[in-house]
Amino acid sequence: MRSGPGSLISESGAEAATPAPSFPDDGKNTIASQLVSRLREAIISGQLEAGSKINLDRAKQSFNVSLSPLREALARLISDGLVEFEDNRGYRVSPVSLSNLEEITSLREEFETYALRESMRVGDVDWEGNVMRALHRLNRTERDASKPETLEQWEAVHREFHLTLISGCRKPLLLSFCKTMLNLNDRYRRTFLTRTSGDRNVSVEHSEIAQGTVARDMDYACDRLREHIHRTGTNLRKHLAEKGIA
Amino acid sequence: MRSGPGSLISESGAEAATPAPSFPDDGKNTIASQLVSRLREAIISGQLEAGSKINLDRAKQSFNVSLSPLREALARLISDGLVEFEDNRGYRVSPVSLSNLEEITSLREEFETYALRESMRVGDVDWEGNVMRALHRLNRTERDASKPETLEQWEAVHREFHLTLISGCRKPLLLSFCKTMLNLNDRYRRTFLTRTSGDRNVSVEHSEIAQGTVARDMDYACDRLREHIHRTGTNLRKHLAEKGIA
DNA sequence: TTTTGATAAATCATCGATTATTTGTCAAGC
DNA sequence: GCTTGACAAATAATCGATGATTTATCAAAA
Repeated sequence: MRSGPGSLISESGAEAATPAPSFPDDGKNTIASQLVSRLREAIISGQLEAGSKINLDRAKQSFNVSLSPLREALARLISDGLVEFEDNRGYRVSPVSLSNLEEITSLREEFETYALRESMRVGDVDWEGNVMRALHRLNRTERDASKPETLEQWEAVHREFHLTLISGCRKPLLLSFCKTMLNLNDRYRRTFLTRTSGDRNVSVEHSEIAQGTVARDMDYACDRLREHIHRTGTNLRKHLAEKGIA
Repeated sequence: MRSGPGSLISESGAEAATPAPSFPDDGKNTIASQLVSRLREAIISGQLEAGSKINLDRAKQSFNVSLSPLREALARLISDGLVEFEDNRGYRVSPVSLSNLEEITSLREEFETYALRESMRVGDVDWEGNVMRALHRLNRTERDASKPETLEQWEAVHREFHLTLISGCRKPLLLSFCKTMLNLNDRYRRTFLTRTSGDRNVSVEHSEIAQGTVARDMDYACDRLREHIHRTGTNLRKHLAEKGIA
């Protein structure tokens, strides 16, 4: 989960070459922790179908790991709301539903605007800078439905933008909860929304939120953010309806 | 771990007599799930000291279990915010601090009032009845500092009261988050607050909240609830300060 | 035909042992 | 004296095998 003295050995062992590969370790040392990331990505991206049961034997094979770290990773993923568990019946990918999407949207509206307000109240200049940087990166990242790798990249910077907005609030529990909601929300987008809706200029929305934020105009920024989240929810709801999901 | 169709069988099997003993199983069939409850209780009650490392060998012995279910139980407890984990360094009981308490108090104020408002908006008559029942039970449960078993009992019905208040909101994610915050808050109370503060009549506070709630007087009920949570926070903060906790 | 109950197969849960990592100890070198 | 590095002890992480429960199958009875 972190670097520490142990990794120094591997570092010095790989003195030369590019800086990146010196660390075989991305901070996730153990199999279980690596699995948490891999499983999370597999679920959010839709590779593991919503609502489906996770067969331990098969998962063990497909991820090429042993049972103990797999079970531990799944247990930790419960925190993220991405998997559910039942005694003697194992783990399953959390299902999707209209009501679930609606709750996620409501809670994002409430919590993220609250966290944004708090950030504007107590956030420092570093945080302001991070917001502007995240906005810039987001605006410079292309989102082309025909190129899947751009979609993934866009999802990453988009997520980063929303998290950076509220990262100044100094409330770790609130941040972790917002992160969870964002994960759940992103799964809906990545599963159901390949193209962006034509009647929205999402870039402008993001810019307005960021501008209002660094100007510490609480009501303006929070209103824009709330609208932004709400529009995304409405948009997603349509796509769920099209695919006949109740 | 749940009710569902399965439990209907056992339920009808226990027609006569007292409902309780028919089930050797409280819904927690596996060792891991039982451990989750036991560990949670041990942490909230303060038996496992805040911030302390959880040595797996020792825990294994003192709970008389094997390693696999212990690790799985601890992993699940991360969701509750009661334990933290770091690769290769294992699990530890989440530490307590003034800032942590303050965040919990703020978030309870925000989330519980939001959930209460939602409950008043969409809650049905059943829910109203549950609120009045929970209030009655709470008022009839004595809280005598000289008898530890009454404290435990009071904690249980008090927790139940607060959860019932917001149980009508039809937002499972929100409820689970409120539950988590309530757990964290209860640990502070059970660890630092043995006697109730003299200048408060907590019974009256609870009654006002409940009365306002079933009358669907949103502003009144939410204001009373917010004050109630805030007072508890202030009260606890004093006790932390006395014990020199920053 | 539908239900019931026994059996087999699949799957989940747990255990004990092994491996890898971290932490503690202490002597050699600076 | 302080740091460094080798070694040993403690601890965490993983594995493969075993035990327990659930699910699937199918024949006999209603």
